[in-house]
Amino acid sequence: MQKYKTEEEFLKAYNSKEFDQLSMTADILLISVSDQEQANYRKTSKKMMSILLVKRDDYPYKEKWCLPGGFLDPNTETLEECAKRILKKETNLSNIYLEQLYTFDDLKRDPRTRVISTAYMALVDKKRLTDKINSNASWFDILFLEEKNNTVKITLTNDETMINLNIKKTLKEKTTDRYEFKSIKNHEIAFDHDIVILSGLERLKNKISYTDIVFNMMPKYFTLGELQQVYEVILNKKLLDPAFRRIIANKVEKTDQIQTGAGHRPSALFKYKQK
Amino acid sequence: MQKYKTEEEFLKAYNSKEFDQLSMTADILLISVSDQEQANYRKTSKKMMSILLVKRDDYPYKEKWCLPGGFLDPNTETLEECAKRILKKETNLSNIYLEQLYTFDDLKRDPRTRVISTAYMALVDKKRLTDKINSNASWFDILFLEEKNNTVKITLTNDETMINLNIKKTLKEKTTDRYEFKSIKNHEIAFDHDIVILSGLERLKNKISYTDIVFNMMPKYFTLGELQQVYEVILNKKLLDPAFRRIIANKVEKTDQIQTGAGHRPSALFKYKQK
DNA sequence: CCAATAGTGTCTGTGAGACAGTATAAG
DNA sequence: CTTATACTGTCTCACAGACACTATTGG
Repeated sequence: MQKYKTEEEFLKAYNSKEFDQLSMTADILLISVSDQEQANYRKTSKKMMSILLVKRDDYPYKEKWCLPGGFLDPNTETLEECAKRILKKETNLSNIYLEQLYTFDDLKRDPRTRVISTAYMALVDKKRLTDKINSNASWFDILFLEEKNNTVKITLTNDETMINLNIKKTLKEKTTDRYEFKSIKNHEIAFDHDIVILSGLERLKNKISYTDIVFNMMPKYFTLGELQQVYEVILNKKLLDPAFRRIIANKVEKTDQIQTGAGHRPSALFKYKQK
Repeated sequence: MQKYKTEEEFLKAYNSKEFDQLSMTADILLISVSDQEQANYRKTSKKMMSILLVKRDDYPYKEKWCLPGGFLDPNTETLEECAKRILKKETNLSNIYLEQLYTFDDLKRDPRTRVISTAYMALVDKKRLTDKINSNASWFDILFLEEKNNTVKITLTNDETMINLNIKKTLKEKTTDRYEFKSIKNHEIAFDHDIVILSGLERLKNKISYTDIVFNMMPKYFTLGELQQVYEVILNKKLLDPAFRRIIANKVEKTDQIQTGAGHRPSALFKYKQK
């Protein structure tokens, strides 16, 4: 490459097409918590984590489910703006909590050509949008099973479909607990989105304990029982009441409203209080 | 776009050049800890964090310092492989701790054209490579100053140059402590690398307390005093001896070797022990 | 002896885990 | 009264912060 006298002169002569370029996408892991129907009038409805998937209507992976995502327009938008645009398209909502998760760049992750994807994790209160989602999209409930031989089984179900994901976790190096995730014969979800899903679930599990991130998945008013259930479903374990209440004591504020219609002692309604 | 009967058929007809593409780079924040010369024979040498910068020899930002980095070859390598290739070029070392930091994608971050950069954080024991680094590269010591009005001042110095960075931190949203970093009139370092540096330093500060990441910056044998100093310089605060020793007790193993030549009670040498 | 660091003992307060107990709605 | 959840009191144990103390080298 020849040399130029000034930066201005250099930029004028610069032609980016001389270099190999590639396409990027933003993929979004939209996570929420849904209510399962209760067994009798007394029981409170159990919570489950759920994520939004869309059905592909063209090759590659035609008819397979995948995370909502789309190509970045490099001339006009940032990756986050791209993610927001896609979220708006699929859910009709703006103002959703969004954070960059990881950039996935395996050489063969897209059969068409080299496509690098930056994944975003989004959290939302499901009550905000159930009826507004796009017709090609659907919520899938998550069942998470950690097995002994460092394998994770994730089962995604909606009314019609069940998707099984098997992922092998191998420790990347000895000084941290960073794992490398590898699909075990994944034919059930498009691209490497099984890996993206697992990465996001682990991120959420970690962050719930040192941030207030969970309140992005809660309605404005909620009971502490509901909040505890959301913690439990994300952490995938039971929590003791007094310990839980100590943890969230200074994150919530009691309102003078009271839950009604439960077949048991009614709960006070709380709202999020920033520390 | 027309429809195809099979995935194979679709892929054969697919031409990625129809779509807008862009260039990607991998930038590396290589962090280490250096010894400053001691005042007298008794004192132990103080530690400072330092990072590797390279001087740009062409436009844009000609003659400015920046993080080592380079364009990804989309046909042959992953971003991590690209980062390793550049590290090898600059330091002549492989087997350096490397983790993906963040993907930076502001529209105007590169004056040439749209370039998205995935930054990697690398940690190394400086004794492994002082003399092997590339001639255009240099270690800069870091002075970190957090000011009251959510501003961070970072001063980078090597033997000849001093680089001042000023960055404004603004809270991104209320449920986490995620900040958005913005340069305050940065003319001293190329691209958005001031933001990358701050992101990496914050990541390191966080991770040191819940991982063993710090041992990637230590030699095989070290004293607990040295280790404590590394913690202190990364966390930017003094630690109490007994508390520190409790924290790292089950991460290190005492060897039967002893430090010599210090003007005071000699310390036992320890080595990293994986939990 | 002095300076400087190495290394330990122990008190105290905080906070999580655990369990038991009381409270209250609908039916 | 029963069922199921709401909510609280309190014991214990682990652990971090704090401070004081002893140990050991080179000069």
